[in-house]
Amino acid sequence: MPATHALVEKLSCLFDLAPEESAALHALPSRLVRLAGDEEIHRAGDCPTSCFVVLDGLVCSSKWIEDGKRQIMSFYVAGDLPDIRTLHLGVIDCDVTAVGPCQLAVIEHGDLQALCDAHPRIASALWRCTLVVGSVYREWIVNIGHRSALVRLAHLMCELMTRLEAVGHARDRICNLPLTQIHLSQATGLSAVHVNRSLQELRKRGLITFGGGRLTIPDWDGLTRLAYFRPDYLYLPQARRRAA
Amino acid sequence: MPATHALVEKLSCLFDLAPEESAALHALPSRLVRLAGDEEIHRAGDCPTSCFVVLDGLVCSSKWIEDGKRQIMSFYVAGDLPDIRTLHLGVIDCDVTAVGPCQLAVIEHGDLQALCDAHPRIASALWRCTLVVGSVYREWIVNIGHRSALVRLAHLMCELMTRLEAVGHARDRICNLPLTQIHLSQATGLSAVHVNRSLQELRKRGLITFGGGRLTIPDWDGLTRLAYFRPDYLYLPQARRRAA
DNA sequence: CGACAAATTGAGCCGGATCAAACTGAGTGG
DNA sequence: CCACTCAGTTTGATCCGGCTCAATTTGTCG
Repeated sequence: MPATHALVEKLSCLFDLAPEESAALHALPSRLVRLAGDEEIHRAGDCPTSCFVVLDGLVCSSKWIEDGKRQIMSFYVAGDLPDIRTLHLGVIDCDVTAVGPCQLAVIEHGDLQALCDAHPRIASALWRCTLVVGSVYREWIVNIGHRSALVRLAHLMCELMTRLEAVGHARDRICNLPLTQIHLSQATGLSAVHVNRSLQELRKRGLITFGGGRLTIPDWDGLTRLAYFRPDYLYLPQARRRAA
Repeated sequence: MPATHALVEKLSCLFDLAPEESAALHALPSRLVRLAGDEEIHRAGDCPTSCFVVLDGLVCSSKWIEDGKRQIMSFYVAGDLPDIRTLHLGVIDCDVTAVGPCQLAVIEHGDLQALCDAHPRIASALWRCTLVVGSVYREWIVNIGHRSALVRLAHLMCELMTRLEAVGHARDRICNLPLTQIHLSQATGLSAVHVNRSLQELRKRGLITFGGGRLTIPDWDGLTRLAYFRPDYLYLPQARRRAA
């Protein structure tokens, strides 16, 4: 039951799990899947019959644009449920892809639905998770719509670092981040060339180190100030109880 | 109970309402509110204790950017529940504003929560509504991130027309749309000047008529082709039963 | 060593921003 | 009925951030 721990971890930050809720989560059947980088999990138009929890690694959702380009709409880190919306929407309207090597816990729709039916508070918490993802989409619209290349990249770095820290996958402003500059360009709507130059500028200012699948932010205050980063939109639980 | 009809209408497109579900919706207390244009409904940072259904008019959510500009993240039409996420997220991270004159049906969180608790299928349907809104966010990210000004505006026009038609507020590709060019610029991340010139181009090509709070699309095929508009992402129900 | 993806650099160009001014139309008040 | 105001629209001119194209370099892996 590999999904158990990740879900218990995530949900116990949102509310106090009752014993029977906890037991139901532990009883949830799931299947461990390991993926190498750049493997497709869903393709736009698919009708998945299962959902998955990211246990480790990075996942993104993206769409191919008419002109052959690609827009990444969001990243998902450990504990996230990138495709939980398929439980209610059926067909998925975008690709879901493993960015680097990943571990996933796959749960059948039927099992997840049964869990939600039997435990309304768990259903509510999962609903809430999808709402937070929506909030992140809104911030991306702001970021892409109105901010300059430099600020846009800085903001993305701040977001990813914050989210990874929240799930214990970053410490001291250092994290593994298996993104290429191509990925960054697809996520920010910039050209790869311009991403390259903007990253150099961020490095020159001593704000970040990025490369080889690793991001460090030596000057967190400077970067957040540049990026106008306010983490409110991530609705991070105040770690009610960091241990299960 | 002004909210009743709008909600029954919306939900009955998603699944067959059982008699008791229908009764519960009819019993849902709500309060009618009329707003003139440009009235603020929520401000970022608020913690609303009620939600509302748009009965008539246009509502948008937006954020003020650090440099004094504004990004509109989404529009809501009749039948939509722009702030239903506050039921689970508490604090709201963006402004919610009436664009033109509006009629809203306000429902207290407590009443809505009780409805969801008692009728899980209604809760699921409302969850689904929030997922569709998320899907629209994703498409906006694509639109703003990768498309040219002309295409971007065309796509927005297609989306709004489609959504208004789906709720019977547009016919023959004609609808009321109380948007200024300023609003359009804030929604697309373009300057107002450039919106003006792009609209002229769309008009010159015979694709749209827009002005005085009214949009008409004389050449729907042409506009959708230009905009690469594929309505899948709106997850419109296939009007299972257009009458209650 | 070769092969290939990713990162980097340079040069030139263009879409859309900015700034500034004029125009339009719907009130509104004298 | 006209003068005034004010929001929204339109036009013109100029500028620049970021794109494109193309070539080179680096790093990694077989």
